[in-house]
Amino acid sequence: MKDVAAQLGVSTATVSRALKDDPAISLATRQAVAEVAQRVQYRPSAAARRLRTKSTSLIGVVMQSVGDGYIGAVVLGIQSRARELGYQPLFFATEGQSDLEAQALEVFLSEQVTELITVSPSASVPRQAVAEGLHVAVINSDEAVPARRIERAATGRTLPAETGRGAEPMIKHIAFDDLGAGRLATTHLIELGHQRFVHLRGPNVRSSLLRLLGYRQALTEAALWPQPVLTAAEPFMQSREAAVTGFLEAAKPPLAMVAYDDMSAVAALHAAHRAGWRVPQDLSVIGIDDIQFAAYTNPGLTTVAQPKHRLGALAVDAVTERDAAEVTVLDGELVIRESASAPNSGDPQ
Amino acid sequence: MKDVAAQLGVSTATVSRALKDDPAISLATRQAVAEVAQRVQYRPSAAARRLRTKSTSLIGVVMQSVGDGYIGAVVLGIQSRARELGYQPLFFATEGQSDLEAQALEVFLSEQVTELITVSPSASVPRQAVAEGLHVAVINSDEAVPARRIERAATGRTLPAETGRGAEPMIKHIAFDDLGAGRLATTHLIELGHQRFVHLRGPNVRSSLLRLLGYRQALTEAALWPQPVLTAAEPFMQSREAAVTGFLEAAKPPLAMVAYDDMSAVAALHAAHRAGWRVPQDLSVIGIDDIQFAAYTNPGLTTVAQPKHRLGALAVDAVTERDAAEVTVLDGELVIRESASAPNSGDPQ
DNA sequence: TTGTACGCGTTATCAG
DNA sequence: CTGATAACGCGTACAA
Repeated sequence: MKDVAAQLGVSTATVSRALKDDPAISLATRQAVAEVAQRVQYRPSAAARRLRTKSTSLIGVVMQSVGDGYIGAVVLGIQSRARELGYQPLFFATEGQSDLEAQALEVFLSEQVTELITVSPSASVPRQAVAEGLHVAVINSDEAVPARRIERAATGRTLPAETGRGAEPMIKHIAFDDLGAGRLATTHLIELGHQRFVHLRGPNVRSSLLRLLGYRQALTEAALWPQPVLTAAEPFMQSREAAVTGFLEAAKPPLAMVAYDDMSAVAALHAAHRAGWRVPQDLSVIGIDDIQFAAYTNPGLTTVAQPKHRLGALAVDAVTERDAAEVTVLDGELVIRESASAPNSGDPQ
Repeated sequence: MKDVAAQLGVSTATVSRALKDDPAISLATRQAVAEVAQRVQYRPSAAARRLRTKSTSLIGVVMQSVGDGYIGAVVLGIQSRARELGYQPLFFATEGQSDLEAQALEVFLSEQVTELITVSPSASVPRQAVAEGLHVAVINSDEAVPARRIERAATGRTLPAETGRGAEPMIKHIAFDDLGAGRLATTHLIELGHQRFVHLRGPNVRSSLLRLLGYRQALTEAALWPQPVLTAAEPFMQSREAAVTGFLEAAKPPLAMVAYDDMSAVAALHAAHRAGWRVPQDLSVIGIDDIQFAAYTNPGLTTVAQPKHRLGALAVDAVTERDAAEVTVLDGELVIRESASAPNSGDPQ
């Protein structure tokens, strides 16, 4: 900056202002400054700027892993929206190690991050973060929001920010409508004409519970409740496959399965194949999430898609806008492929 | 820092040194400082530190996308190694938009990043980056390394850094041994007893060419060359499936296929299924990469795994060590699942 | 063994 | 409309 100032015979203060298009600077000098800055390849020092103004435009992002396809898509949404708004995201994958979560927070604090987005790690990080005065948004939190509040939100879409003292930072929640997704998936199967159902439920977390609830609600409304619910001992593929295999042994086609998520559905597809059940002729399977791979299973997986990109983008908005809604719930969308069809249909088409 | 100094009645300089465990500071004061720093929750300002010392410990990472499972794993490797060495990675996904690549570089320069890692974006970014004086490493570059050099490296494992003026920064290459992977995959099929092969090749990039070369070499050495090579018009699943479908129509089992990568192999699995070919009884398929999903295809995909994590970790080393090898080549590892078996074997096991 | 003083590159305040 | 000047938090040469 000194260089630019020297070349034009003006002060650095003028250069600084001209670069920000300060209207108090004459148009002529503004252009001159811009031109010289361009010529000497002037690059503002982010560090110096941060030191001076306390605003860092840094937004920290903590997530479990980045390799699982679901979070990757969310991260992309975060990144693109952040850049649109002039923020620089700082990513930190914890790989499920809680000491890394603490470390992430430490790093963010050193970097003077003021906004934090979390993609379902432990609840302690968001808590500590608000305690430190950060603005934080949580995407698909596993437990921080009381179930009944989410449920209310799931019908009303969005709850206004709480009316207490507005200056007090609080955790914003951006969530996929798990309950609605469970309902949507189940309803699709009902409309296809199925009578006998089974749900392969997930681990003991909010999303799993809500999806199960949606399954039950849809069935209840169709006067088809009760129906069986399968529980895998552990959230691993083998355990899920075993659960499905066991169930299939004592069952007869046609059957319709709502899986907790796409990976569970894939496990079900395997189990069905091994057990000699044809999908979708004998067994219709529907997943939830629409991971990238869902398009490539055999048969292609019918599922309820999460708006992963928007989830990320909205989290950025929530954390940067002062008056964002306290909780925002996003609808799933039915994606029809080949794994679910009418019962007894000879042709899966 | 002033606070800590004031509380102890020492100068900030002392605090600064004590925090760095400067042996010139008495043990007593060092401990006292550490204790107070802890108590007042002192957090060093990364910005101030960067401003003062020009070293930022920031390493920029440019990649195409983060959602595809392969890059995600590499990114994890980068991150964990970077943290071990005290570096802070700055990620930037370009989504294939070249204007974003330029923007990424701009951001990095403003942040005073001095090390840059690239996961196969366009070659222009690394070039510009070295021009700016950055240390750069490229993971699985698509074209920057002359083929014969990679080939030489593929047999000798590692080439020493060039002996010219050592101070001059140059692009380091970290590469998967694509040639060897092609050979390994093909050899596995040969050893299984196959006689008739086909290769589904990839787009016109280095990795595709080298894998094809490996396919040819292995077959030539087994006196089985020539064998057919399939080319998909475009690098999309549909195009790949179409290519395989067309070929299968005019072919007879048993057949052994080496696919360019796991996604190509998945496309082949689909095409085979539609055409009524059983895998692996009629058609053995082997992929390359070992993406997360390879374990969940039906049947499970036999493939040659890339050491994705190590690729990332070594890139960090290459970019942080002054005397790292110019090009490092990593071997693939055979992962046997169910998609490849001996020809005519009744039981895929 | 410790303190003093300066500067890193910016921006904000206050004068002019 | 523009220029001096101070200060952000830290590290380090130099002096004590």
